[in-house]
Amino acid sequence: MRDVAKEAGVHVSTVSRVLNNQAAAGRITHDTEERIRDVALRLGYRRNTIARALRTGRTLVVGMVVPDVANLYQAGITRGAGDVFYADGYSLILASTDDDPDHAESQVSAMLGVQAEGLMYGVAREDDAVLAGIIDEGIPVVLFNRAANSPGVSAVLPDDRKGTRLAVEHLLSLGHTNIVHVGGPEDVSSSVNRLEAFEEALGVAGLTGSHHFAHRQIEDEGYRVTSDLLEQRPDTTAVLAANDRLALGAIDAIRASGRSCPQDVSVVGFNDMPYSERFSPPLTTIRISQYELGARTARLLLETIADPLRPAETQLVAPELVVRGSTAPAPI
Amino acid sequence: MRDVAKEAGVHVSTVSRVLNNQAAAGRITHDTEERIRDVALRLGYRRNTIARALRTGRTLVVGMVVPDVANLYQAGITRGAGDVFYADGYSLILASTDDDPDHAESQVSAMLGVQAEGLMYGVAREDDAVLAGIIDEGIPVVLFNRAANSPGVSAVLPDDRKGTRLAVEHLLSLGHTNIVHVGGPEDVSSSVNRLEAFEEALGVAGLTGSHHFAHRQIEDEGYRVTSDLLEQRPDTTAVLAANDRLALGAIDAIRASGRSCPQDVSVVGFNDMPYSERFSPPLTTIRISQYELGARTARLLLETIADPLRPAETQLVAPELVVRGSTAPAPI
DNA sequence: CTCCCCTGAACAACCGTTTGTGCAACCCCG
DNA sequence: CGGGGTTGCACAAACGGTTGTTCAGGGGAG
Repeated sequence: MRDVAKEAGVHVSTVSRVLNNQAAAGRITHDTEERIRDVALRLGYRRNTIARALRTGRTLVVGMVVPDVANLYQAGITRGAGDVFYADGYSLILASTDDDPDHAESQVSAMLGVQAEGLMYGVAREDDAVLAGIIDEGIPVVLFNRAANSPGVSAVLPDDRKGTRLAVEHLLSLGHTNIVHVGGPEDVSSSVNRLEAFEEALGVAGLTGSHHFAHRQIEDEGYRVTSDLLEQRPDTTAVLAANDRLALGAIDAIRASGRSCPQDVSVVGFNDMPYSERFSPPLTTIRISQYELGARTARLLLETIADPLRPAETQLVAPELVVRGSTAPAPI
Repeated sequence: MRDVAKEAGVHVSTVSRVLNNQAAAGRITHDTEERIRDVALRLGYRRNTIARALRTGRTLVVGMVVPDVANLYQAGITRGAGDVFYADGYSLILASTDDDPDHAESQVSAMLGVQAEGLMYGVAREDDAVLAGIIDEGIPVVLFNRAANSPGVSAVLPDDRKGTRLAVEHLLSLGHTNIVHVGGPEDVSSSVNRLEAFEEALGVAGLTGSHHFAHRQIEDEGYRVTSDLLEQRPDTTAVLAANDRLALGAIDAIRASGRSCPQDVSVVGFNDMPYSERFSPPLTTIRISQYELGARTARLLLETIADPLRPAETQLVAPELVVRGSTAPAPI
């Protein structure tokens, strides 16, 4: 900037004002302004965001923390969020925690170190110390995917209950009466909501179902839990999984037990992860628009950054039943 | 830091030295050091990376630019890179360009604005103006996935030629003689390499093959190109796609033409994207370890940042043939 | 006992911007 | 022609650290 100022024959403060469009205030001659812009362009000058941030406190950086960047479901969310942030000139810092609170702690610390203006937090647990720390420091944060016991924090969540209801009703309409549930991790809000909605929906129909929790949302766990459930309730004809990856594991387990999907056992997933229509069998699932979820979270975060006193708000993303090949009428 | 200094009864410079582990130089009493660390911990002090960066020029931030974050193949790379950067205390800024140079331009500009110390550049074109700009400014950059006409720049690339040879040999061993190639975008290095290797490998066997280029690496384009090729060469029994997504489109096109895969036409992809073993049919493809590619790129970038004069280097990631259900012996 | 050197910490400049304030020059009017 | 308002820009103090340099005090050697 000094170079630009010298070249244009003005003071750096003048350059600063011009480049910040404060020329409007009638403080600077049109001539001067034009000259400065000219020189800046010619010299290929680019403002040092770091220095500017130091002075203004605005870094135009936001952080996003997810269990695993490589997870397809998260990837769609990242995309939606990225587009929104990009449009507002923000840069996105990304971190994977492997669903490990220690990782989360240090990743978040690094983000706050670079003075991220706000955080999208996608790894919330029911009682989340890391999250509590963020809130304590007064950093704007919006949860997504998972809620937490933290009042005053905005969140964008899938409508777990409605989605689960859609799934159960679909299975019931196919004549299934022996339905089990493969739940997600026990201390994740979605897992709890989905289980509750599962039992409730069955109850309405006068049925009861078994369930087990998976420790992580991965195929192996879906396999393990489903194997257990099938052994425990051999008459099972349908599996509702809390998540598509668990559903894939469930299908594997069903096959490993000598049954076939969907002829013997139907499977419903949750999320509609990319390419689930190409799986074998194509996965019947509850679609949550990942792009929309990411974009809405990002918008909410930007609003919270702009107005920290903004009242917290929880938005639900509407689910949609997508019927494909992994569900069939109950065998007679 | 001022607070910490005051609380510990020392000057801020002393605090700074302690926190930077310069105490080793025998400049500070063990007593003082301990006291300062204590206070810092108690006050929950965290260094302001921004201010530090302003002074030292080291932001501990690197940028990564990819065509699409939501792309599964990229996601694995991101993961590998993220792990390496994380271990070294770096934060990762991510940007999607949609494979659009204008987007790339502004995204890169934003990254340089926050003084990213280096860039992982995954959207290189044969003649890439944006890339040239980066190099001009002397910013350390390492290409991945795609090479460019830019001497002096390190890159980590899939071994396109070897991978393609593996794929062609596989098809030849199955008795295929009418093989077509669905190429990627024409000005992307991998597309060119794969096409050349394709023709060469066929030539060795005394065959020739047709090909067309896709404009983008997406299913729709694979569909379009394959449809054209099938019409042009109805006797085709095998399709080699430059990429898994193109391969998926190819399978769609084969089915749409009334043929079946792999009975009538075999398909080989490239990359081994996540879940390709679960597709219908499971995809025969050339595996490139995405995690390794990302991790190696990241390491190379860190080395280049540490020593900008480091001679450029191109690393190839070894490919591996993964035979699954989308290839079968040539029909008689 | 004096001098010197070493040790341990304080001092202050600097990184590149932003922004409140000061200060000339100019214009207009009486 | 002089005085009060504007206008257009320069000045300088922050922002929160880092780091070369200075400085005081203490211990050891002569």
